[in-house]
Amino acid sequence: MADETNHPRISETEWEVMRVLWNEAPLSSSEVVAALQAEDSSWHPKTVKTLLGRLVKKGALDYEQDGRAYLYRPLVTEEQSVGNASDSFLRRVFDNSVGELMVHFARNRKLSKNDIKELKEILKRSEKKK
Amino acid sequence: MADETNHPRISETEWEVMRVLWNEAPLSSSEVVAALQAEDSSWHPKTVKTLLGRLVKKGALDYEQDGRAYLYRPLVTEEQSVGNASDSFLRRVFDNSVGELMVHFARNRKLSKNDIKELKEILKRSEKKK
DNA sequence: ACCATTGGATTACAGTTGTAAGCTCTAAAT
DNA sequence: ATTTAGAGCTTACAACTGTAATCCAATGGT
Repeated sequence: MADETNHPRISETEWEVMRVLWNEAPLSSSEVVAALQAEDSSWHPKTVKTLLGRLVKKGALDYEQDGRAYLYRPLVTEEQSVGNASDSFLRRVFDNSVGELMVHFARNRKLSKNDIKELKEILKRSEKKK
Repeated sequence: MADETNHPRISETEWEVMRVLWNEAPLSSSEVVAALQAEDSSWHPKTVKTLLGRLVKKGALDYEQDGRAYLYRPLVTEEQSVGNASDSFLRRVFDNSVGELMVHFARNRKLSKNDIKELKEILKRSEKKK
């Protein structure tokens, strides 16, 4: 069985690439480039290619041959990666205090009507279980 | 006037060092070492010294001479640094959706009675202002 | 007085990251 | 048919990181 706790570390720019493929896969490298450039035209195709290659090497992506090109798809789920990055961030920046983290973001960022509703729900359930 | 938006980037291990000094400053390098080792005995003094030096060079720390040793103190506030790291994390991992971030942590981590109370307060005020 | 310890400064060294350019080959355009 | 754009593979290269070891000078023990 696979070691679920050993995810590849995904760097800052690699996240952008992963997000594209979590959103839709499989995609060819040029499709990934296009998606990235739609958001930020300064992405260079060569750079994207390098990142795709590195992500494959890391085991975060996989690919299948499609003619002369590759179709890439995620090997790690967004949930796993978000979970990892979140754990690390929580520990590093908030010394593992979820409370402080939550308060920080609640104070410093605008929450939508809907976010607030959803959070209240979660808090309510959180209390019950406690 | 200083450029408040240009904080030095603080690496993973450097955070540990900064936290010690945000907690109490000024401290000599050996005091920093002691504080770090109290939490995790595997910290090597030489490594800590390197990190202190790098943080000074980055402009995150400053020092004053104290005999043959230095006393270090933060030049950047914890708030600034937490804010920066949080902004970057939010963008990178949650694509700038505070709602998703909040829901993630609320779901995946235990909140204390008190955290819940505080959060409810904040949500309530958040709604009013909206 | 001499040696071991400790402080800071310099050097080390590989792995990661951001950002591509160059090389080779094939497929598409003219 | 010839050129060329694009696909992937290889190489580049400096900055940043983690993790110390070395070097030299001052200091504290004995």
